[in-house]
Order: sequence, then structure tokens, then C-alpha cells
Amino acid sequence: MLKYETIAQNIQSRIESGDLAPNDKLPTVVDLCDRYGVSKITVKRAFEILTEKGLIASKRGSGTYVKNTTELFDTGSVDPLLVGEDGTREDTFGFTRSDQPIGFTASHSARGRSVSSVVYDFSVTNPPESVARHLNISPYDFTYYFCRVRCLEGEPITIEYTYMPIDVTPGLKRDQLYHSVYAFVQDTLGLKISSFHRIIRAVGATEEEAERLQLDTSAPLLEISQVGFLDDGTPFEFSVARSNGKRSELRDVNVI
Amino acid sequence: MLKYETIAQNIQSRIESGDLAPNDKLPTVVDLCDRYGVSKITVKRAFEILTEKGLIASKRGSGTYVKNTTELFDTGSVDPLLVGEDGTREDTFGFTRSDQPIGFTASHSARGRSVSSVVYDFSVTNPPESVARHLNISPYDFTYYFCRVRCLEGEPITIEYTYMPIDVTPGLKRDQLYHSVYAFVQDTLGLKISSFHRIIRAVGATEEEAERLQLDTSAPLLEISQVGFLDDGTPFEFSVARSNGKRSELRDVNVI
DNA sequence: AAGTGGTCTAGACCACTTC
DNA sequence: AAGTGGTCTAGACCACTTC
Repeated sequence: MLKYETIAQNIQSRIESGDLAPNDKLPTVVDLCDRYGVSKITVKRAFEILTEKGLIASKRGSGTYVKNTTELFDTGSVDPLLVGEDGTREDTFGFTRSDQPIGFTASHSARGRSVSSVVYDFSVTNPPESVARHLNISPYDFTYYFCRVRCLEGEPITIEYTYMPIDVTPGLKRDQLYHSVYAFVQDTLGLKISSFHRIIRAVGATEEEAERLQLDTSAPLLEISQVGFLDDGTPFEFSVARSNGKRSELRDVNVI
Repeated sequence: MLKYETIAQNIQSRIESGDLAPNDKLPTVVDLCDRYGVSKITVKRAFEILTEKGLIASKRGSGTYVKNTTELFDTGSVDPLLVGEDGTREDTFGFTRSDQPIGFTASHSARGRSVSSVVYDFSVTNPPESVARHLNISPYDFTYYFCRVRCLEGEPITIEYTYMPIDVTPGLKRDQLYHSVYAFVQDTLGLKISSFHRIIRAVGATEEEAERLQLDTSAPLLEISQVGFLDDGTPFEFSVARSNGKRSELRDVNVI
């Protein structure tokens, strides 16, 4: 593990354990330099990681402090609050960088939930013009196309429509669709997934979607359209995922 | 302007002008050090900014390359694609760090659109228990509470419910609700807004919301619940904003 | 005046890719 | 073997806050 990662992790542990409470002042940068035998830039790097996670905030001339964030993220669900609302959402998906598992399978099985899939379509086709543009390929190139519903503990949560260029991710089999396609891309093909560009919207379920997700037609769905990129910048997937609005949420920490 | 900001901006301009095309290789770090008369860490910092924006990707041992992102972000709207969909969304709100204006007023008026508000409620109350928890205050403390509808070119887009502790943002007047409350917080009160923690969901419009947003009851809305923090970590607002799903979207670049 | 974080230098050393 | 980005040092200098 890198030095700045070690330092960041140590501090994060102290915050999570309550050893460092909200509004507490962290040791100064120079203090930590001495304690870890590193130079300022390394401590600064560690602080940046934690700042990005929304855990701390540095104030020039004053010090670095633990942010008061336990409330929002510990409750597990947002409160009913202003409008009559239901309980806990099960498909919670964080934006936070680098320490969250990617994809539906990884984020849920990491929490000990059973993930399953129903596959409604799996074919090789020419992508629609707009999809080809997003994938940086020609509409005459071939892509895998599949539609599947992801379930948590047997309950349908998300319907996914995905295009993947066969030249980039060759050898995809129907079998893999029942498990993690990202695991196939990373482990079997040895490719490195590096980023996603997303657009998030709220839409109503079509009749077909409502049936597949066991909802009423026009029920609100959280839609995430995304292009996934490999580390060399090649787009490897275009997908649209629509999730039951009552059971899904996205979390985000936005540092200005 | 800081050196790394200058370098990042120069490169970004070259990408936006097309001078650096997708998949082009950037000058090497050492090259740029020479050219700008700076050290490696400074160039690296510039690269980090652009990496975070999703514009470039560095590959150790090989070089740094322009990512192929024009498609997703240039179209102005996502394509109809798989499911029958409508046209351009007007309320587009990026996640990207540090160069986007914050809040509804700033992001839209920056693009030359007229922003107006309808205020449905403005009062001082004790916050619900859950809101008090998020704001790190007692339920017996007082908060401003207001509900307003934000309009673009006269058309209602978003309905907002906001709580702000009166001890943190004293002196809020009804007048300000017709303009930017964030401008009041930053410019009039001199406070520094530093981050937001958000949860994003899809919900159906209540009857009242449907009427205020001129939609059908149960129409899909994109909901953003957020706690806003000042630079010293004090929560200054808890708000829930629900936006017309047909006219709003969130954008995000997620680097792993 | 003393303390604190932010930027930056000039370089060393390393891991990895490319040829 | 040569080239490239990533981590890190030991410090200088600065902007800002606190007292």
C-alpha cells in the first residue's frame, strides 16, 4: 500500500471508530509528517482522499477538521420527511471514488445479498446510430446487445439494456449475463475499467418494463445512462439501467 | 491563477478547440515541465484536474491521452434510444467539480436563461426530528422553512423544500427566495459553501406537486435530497428538490 | 508573532510500456 | 534499452487564521 493510502486509511479508521469525532481537529500536516516520517505532499495527498470522500475539510491557516457527516450516511435510509414516503431503499449506489465496488453484482454481493438475473434478450446486432456514436464505432460494426433484469433476493430491482462492441469485449456468452459482466471484462479479458460518464434521470416505466419489474405502468424509475471506458480511453459499453424508484437511490458527495 | 490551473486550462482549451483530438497523445510530463518551467508535481496536478473532468487518461509507461468524450457531452441531450423518449432536457446539472456554478439560479442564468420562482411557503418552524439530525441541531432550534417552485423561461421545472437553521443563516427575507438563496449565503452573509451530500431518487409527483409543476399526478420526478455544508463543516441547509423528469437530468463523471 | 495549510521546486527512485 | 507516468523527499515560500 502506498504511504498516502496508509495515512488516509488510518485517519478514516479513527473517524469511523469515533476516536476522531465530528468537528475534532486533526493533527497538523507537519505533525503527521513527523509521525509517519513523510513529507508534506504525502500527508496532503492523504487529506485530499478524505476530503473527496467528504470526511474532512481543511482550512488554511487554521487546521483540518472532521466533518459532521454521520447523520446523512448512517441512517441507511433517508427519512420520510416532507412527503409521505416508504422505508429503506435496497439498491444504494455510491458515487464515492475508488473504494466502492463497481456494478450491481459487486456492490450487493459485497453486502451479503443474493443477486440474480433474468435475461430477456441476448444478440449480436448493429447498434443504433446514437449508440454507435457513444461507443466510437461505426453503425456497421457489431455489438453484443442484451436486456436483463437484476434481482435482489429474488425481487426485480433494475432493468438494464446494454451494448458492448464485440471487437472490444469478444467472447461474451449468455452464461456470463447471469453473473457479473464487469468481472468477465476485467478478470477473463484482463481489461481495466477506468471510468463512467453518466446521465441520471427520472422516467416512467413502459408497459413492458412495468411487467418485468412487477410495477404499475408509469411507475417512477431512476434511469442511469452511461458510457463505460477502459483505461486506454476505449468505450466498452453503453448501457441504460432503469431501477425501481421505491427501492433504489444514488449517493453523492460533491466537494466544491 | 495558480500554475497548475493555468496548465490545465491551456490543455482543456486545446481539447475543446479540437487542436487536441480524441485519442491524441499529450506532450509528456517532462516535456510540459520544460515548456512551462515547472516541476513534475505541478504538471501532474494539472493532469489530475483534467482526469477528474473525464477529459484525459494517463497510462503509466505509455503517456497521457485525450479521452473520447465529445459524443456524450456535446449532443446536449441523450438520444431517444431504446425506449420512446422526448427531446432535450433543460435542467441539466453537472457533478463535475469546481467549475460549475452552484444552484439552480447560477447554472441557468449562466447560460442566459431567465429564472423565476413562485414561493408557496415561507416560515420559521421547529424542524422535523430527522431534518434536525441532518442539520446537527436540536428539534427545538428554529429553522427557516420554505417551499418554492423554480421556473425556466416561465415554465415550472423544480419544486424545492428547504430548511435552513436561523442561527447559521440569519436574516433571510422572503425577497431573497425570488432570487438565489446561495448568493445570499455567500455574498450577503459572507459564508463559504464547500460541499453537498446528496441522495438521488426517482419519485412520483404528489397531487399538490403535480398541480404546482403542471404535471399529472404520479408523473416521474428526479429527487435530490441534500445537506449543504459550509467550509467549517457546519450544515447550512437541508433540502429536497423534485424536478420534472422530462426536463431535468444530472450528469456525472465517475473515475475509478 | 506564531501556527497552519497550499503551492511549488529539483530531483531521486520506481513500475510499467514500448521497441 | 529507452521512454513514460507515479510516488516521494526535504525543503522554500506564501496566504491565511488565531492570539
